Amino acid sequence: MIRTRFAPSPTGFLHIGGARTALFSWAYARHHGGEFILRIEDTDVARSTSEAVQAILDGMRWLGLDYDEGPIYQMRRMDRYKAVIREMLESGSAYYCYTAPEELDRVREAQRAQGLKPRYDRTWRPETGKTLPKPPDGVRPVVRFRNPLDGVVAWDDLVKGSIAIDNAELDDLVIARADLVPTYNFCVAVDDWDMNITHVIRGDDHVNNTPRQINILKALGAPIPRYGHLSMILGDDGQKLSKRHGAVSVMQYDENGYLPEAVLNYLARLGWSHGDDEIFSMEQFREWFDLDHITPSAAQFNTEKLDWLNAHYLREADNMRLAALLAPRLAALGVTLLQTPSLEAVVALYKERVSRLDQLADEVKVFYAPLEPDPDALARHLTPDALPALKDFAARILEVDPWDAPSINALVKDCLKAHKLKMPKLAMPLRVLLTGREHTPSIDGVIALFSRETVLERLKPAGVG
RNA sequence: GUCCCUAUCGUCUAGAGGCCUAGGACACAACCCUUUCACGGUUGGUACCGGGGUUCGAAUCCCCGUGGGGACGCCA
Repeated sequence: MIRTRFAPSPTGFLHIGGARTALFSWAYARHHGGEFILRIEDTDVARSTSEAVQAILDGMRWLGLDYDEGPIYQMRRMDRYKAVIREMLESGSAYYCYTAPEELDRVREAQRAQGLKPRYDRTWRPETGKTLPKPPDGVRPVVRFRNPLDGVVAWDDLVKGSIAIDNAELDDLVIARADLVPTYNFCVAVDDWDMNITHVIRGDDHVNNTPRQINILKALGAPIPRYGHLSMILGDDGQKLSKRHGAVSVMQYDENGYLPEAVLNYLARLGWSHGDDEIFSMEQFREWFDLDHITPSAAQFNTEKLDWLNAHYLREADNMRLAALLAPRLAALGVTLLQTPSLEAVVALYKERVSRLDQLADEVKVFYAPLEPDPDALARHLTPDALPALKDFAARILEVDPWDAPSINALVKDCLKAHKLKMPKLAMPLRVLLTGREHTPSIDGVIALFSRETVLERLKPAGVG
């Protein structure tokens, strides 16, 4: 049984990089009929917040990434960690270290100054025949892992291929702080073991942690899962994602008018490919997903392509669903919906013209809010030669039956013919008068959305209503 | 500084030694469609980081540079 996990630390929102990690981990489990576990790594008590936990949960739900177990909170597993640490202390794979943090800083600084890799000097590491210093009074020790001194830790990375790191490069890392709270690398190892994780799919900022975790797992006599390290996502500007460079919550994409299926499709395609396929459903993604086609190098986020995908999914989306998504947006704009036109009908006509929901809201609002036609646009299109035709149109509007686009189109054409005008001559002033905009869908369809009365009402500024 | 990872159009990518005169998508440009703007259609330009090998043959394998990224915490 394949079991994967997504293990964020609740120190901030779920950003796009984390979302992709979750997505790939989820997809791997789902593709193989395995299980996906959500684990909250909250051992950094100072920075973890319940708001962040909620933000992660919200993000996962919005994306539709369901998990079979969890959320499992590490802070609730303290007893287990402490028991393991005790065992390691007893078996000699861990030891107490009394070096003060300030002293550590001094040593590291000196090492750096010499061009060395900063590392713990192993003062308190027990060795046969070595006499340890006397523990100073009143100092609460940390617990360190007794990392092997030589040899290499190697694994066949699922996305990057074989990676080998010398044990000589590794430190005797702290596995429990002075306050007894265990640290990341240790908890991950214990959890992955306890939770029977078979495949660890995570960001490649963890490549350097992998040998440490493997060593701990080995010391524990635990099986070693397979590891796959995903490259990171760079911002739109090619810079590392940060607050300054587009690191925003996935929920921000919701607010910005993106559909989850568009974000999902975009993320799936960022750093993973299935031939030339660009647009695919989550079902297809689950079916196709594999680790062999993941790009090992970093990928730059491209908002324009996301927009393109979102426009596609907007066009595909059900009108009723879009109307429901739009209603609160319109309310936020201070727009009160009317009986006519129905939001669904407007959406049906406009959804293929925009790439985001906020743009759709902006287009749609003119159907419900009073209009003040732009004088410049009016001057441009409400030309003297168009006026008679417009008047004609207004006068005959009550004859139109049924009140639908084809009949309206017939009347428009009639008026054009009678006054020997071309379509734009009449369509443009109608657009501006009815919607305040110069760009709209086909004018007959737009007119059909309104009632006859509203049309006449809106034609009044032209003096023909 | 040390260690690790990485490198195909502006961007995301296809590419597992001959199918590559390097394909697709976004973006861009032109044209077509047209009732404005979109959509759609057609066409076009733009890329294998550099240098050495290996091989009959290299975008693909190896080495060295260079660029980019990551890590070096009582953060995760």
